[in-house]
Amino acid sequence: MEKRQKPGLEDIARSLGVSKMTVSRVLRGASGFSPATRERVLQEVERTGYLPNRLAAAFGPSGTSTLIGVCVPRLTSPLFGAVLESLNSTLARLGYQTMIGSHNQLPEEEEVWLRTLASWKPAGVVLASRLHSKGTMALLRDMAVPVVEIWDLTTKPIDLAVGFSHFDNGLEMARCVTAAGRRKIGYVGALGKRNTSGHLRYQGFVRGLAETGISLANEQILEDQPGFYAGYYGTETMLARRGDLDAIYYHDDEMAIGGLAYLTRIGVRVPDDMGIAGWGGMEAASILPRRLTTTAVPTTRLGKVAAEALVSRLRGAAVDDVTVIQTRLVPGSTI
Amino acid sequence: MEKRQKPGLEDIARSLGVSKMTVSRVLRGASGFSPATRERVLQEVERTGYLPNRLAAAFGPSGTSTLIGVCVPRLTSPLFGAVLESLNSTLARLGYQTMIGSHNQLPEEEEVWLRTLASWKPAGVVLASRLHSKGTMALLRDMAVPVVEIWDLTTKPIDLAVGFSHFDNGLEMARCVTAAGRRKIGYVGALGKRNTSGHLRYQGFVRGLAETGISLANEQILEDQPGFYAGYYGTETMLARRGDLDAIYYHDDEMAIGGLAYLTRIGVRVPDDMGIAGWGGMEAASILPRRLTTTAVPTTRLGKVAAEALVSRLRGAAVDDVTVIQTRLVPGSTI
DNA sequence: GCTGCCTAGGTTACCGGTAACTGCGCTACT
DNA sequence: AGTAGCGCAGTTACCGGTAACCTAGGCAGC
Repeated sequence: MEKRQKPGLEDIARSLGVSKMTVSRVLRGASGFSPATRERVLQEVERTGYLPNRLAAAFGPSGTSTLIGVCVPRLTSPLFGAVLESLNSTLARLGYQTMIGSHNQLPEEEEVWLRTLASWKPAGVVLASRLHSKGTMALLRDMAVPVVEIWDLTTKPIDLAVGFSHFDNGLEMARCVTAAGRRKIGYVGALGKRNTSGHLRYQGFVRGLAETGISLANEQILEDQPGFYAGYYGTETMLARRGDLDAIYYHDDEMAIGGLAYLTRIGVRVPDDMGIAGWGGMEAASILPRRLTTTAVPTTRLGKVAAEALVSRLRGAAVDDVTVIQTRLVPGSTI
Repeated sequence: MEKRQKPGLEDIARSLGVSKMTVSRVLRGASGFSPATRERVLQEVERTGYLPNRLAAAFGPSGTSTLIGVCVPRLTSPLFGAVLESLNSTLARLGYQTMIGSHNQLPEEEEVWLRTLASWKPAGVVLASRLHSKGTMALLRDMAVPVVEIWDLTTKPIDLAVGFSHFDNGLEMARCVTAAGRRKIGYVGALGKRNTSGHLRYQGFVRGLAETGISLANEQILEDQPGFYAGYYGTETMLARRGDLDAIYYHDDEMAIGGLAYLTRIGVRVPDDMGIAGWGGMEAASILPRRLTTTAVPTTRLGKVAAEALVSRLRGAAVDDVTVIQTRLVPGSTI
């Protein structure tokens, strides 16, 4: 016999004169062992530096996986980054590991990702998307594991949902903008007119304007990813078409800041000549000469709550189907 | 017999009248089957919607895992986000899945993450950190899988390295700043004086200044994470202490933009009264009135190259130990 | 015709945990 | 006193792929 590669449950058990089942029970905190045995096992585990094999645990008829799949639109957004960071660390603290993917707002990419994930037999799935393909739904059904939809709130969650209403965010901002006396209002967005959460804010905004009997004076919805430059360029394009606006609502804060940069460049004063509002409560807004009117989103809390909801469900505890994360309209001084 | 949950290799094999080994061989593209058999297997796999079980494949004496661990400092940075996005999609395209973690610049957190990762028996590891704990090194040795260190280039890579010299980035920028005639130069940084890549740029910058016989007039290195507000606040603090500077080098572009916001606020003209330079080539720089002097980092390419290097090694192909990713000093007009 | 080798495939063993079941000795209650 | 029940543990089977090894038949070369 050569010296074994790594100690397994069996090795611990043998050197202690117990069965590996006992060691397994102690390590999982199950019942069926005496305090004295527990102590001996723990010491031996410590001494040998035993590393469990999650592959083996997740395998087998039992399928005790600690793997959670997480899919977000993209990894480059600070907002989603914060959600991921929070999800990741909370799940890690609770003993779970994540497998992360991005779908780039395309349901097909989400489905491809989910199919791959499924082959790892995860214990749960977190999805940040509004639209799911038929294949995705079928896969989720077959997998038969808890699913948490985050970011936007759907009327009928697949399983659990943690988020807030983007529509309401847009609606609320419209009220804020009209209350400030603005009447000729434009919108600068990104990601096209696909059914994204940004588009929901747009729809909510339009509805909110309608309450005051006005409609969107103009809009510029780029196909690009949102970002500083998209905001800059989108504003330029829209104003070239329609120069008499008195306020602009943006897809997010980065775009609003990009727009502000353009406005400043062409000598339009904010908020005197033009009001602007963003969304997201990004850190970048903190350095502007005037505090940006925006909606603050507690990304870290969202991730934490979503992770905890999922783990509660996995542990068989009762969980609310839908958890609303409160956002906050920051009045700022750019409207 | 109830109807089985999901078809396995065995089911495919049985309905075809072959052994599951043959099916396995076809699916893995190994050899030992006729084109006709291959066709039949592929059709049956397609028909049944067979989903492989990667857990089972990675398990067992074979250990054919397609799991890659990736650990970066944080998930909220657009720069690391872009690297992750690129790594993730490239690895996915090549048939690998990633398990992502963040260490927050703390070697202990990296070690904890690695220990958890190790229990999943990954095929390879990607690390973005300069400092590794003893425990981390021991784990990597035990795991005996390819390791790619990204972001900074080390003189002695553990295995493979893909990145560039942050020291040289700082050095080069110092030459640029001094060549512009600046002499009283400050530095505003973040993440403390820990051995991060940002600190390396700082050291390179100091060395570069020394070439012209000058030393850093003042510095403000915050303990915080880098960001817009940190740049704003750091600049304010440093200038309160030392007001006669004529240039500031920043930890990164976000901080430079934050600094610029402060300078603009107090009426200091850039670059007339003060020159500023950032690092990273972030998109935010594109909307400034003047193009920011910075160093552009090809994050997407870095991720792609790192992923490809790792997969090449996994497939047994020859790979360069060290791959240099070329960065580019963008002169801009803020110095 | 015999040998050797290649092709196409089958057989076997195994990985390392965990659920489910079994067993034994002791206590408490009827 | 008999027994139900519990605490503490051992035994067995199993998950689904894959490496390693084995085999039968066909064909070329000598």
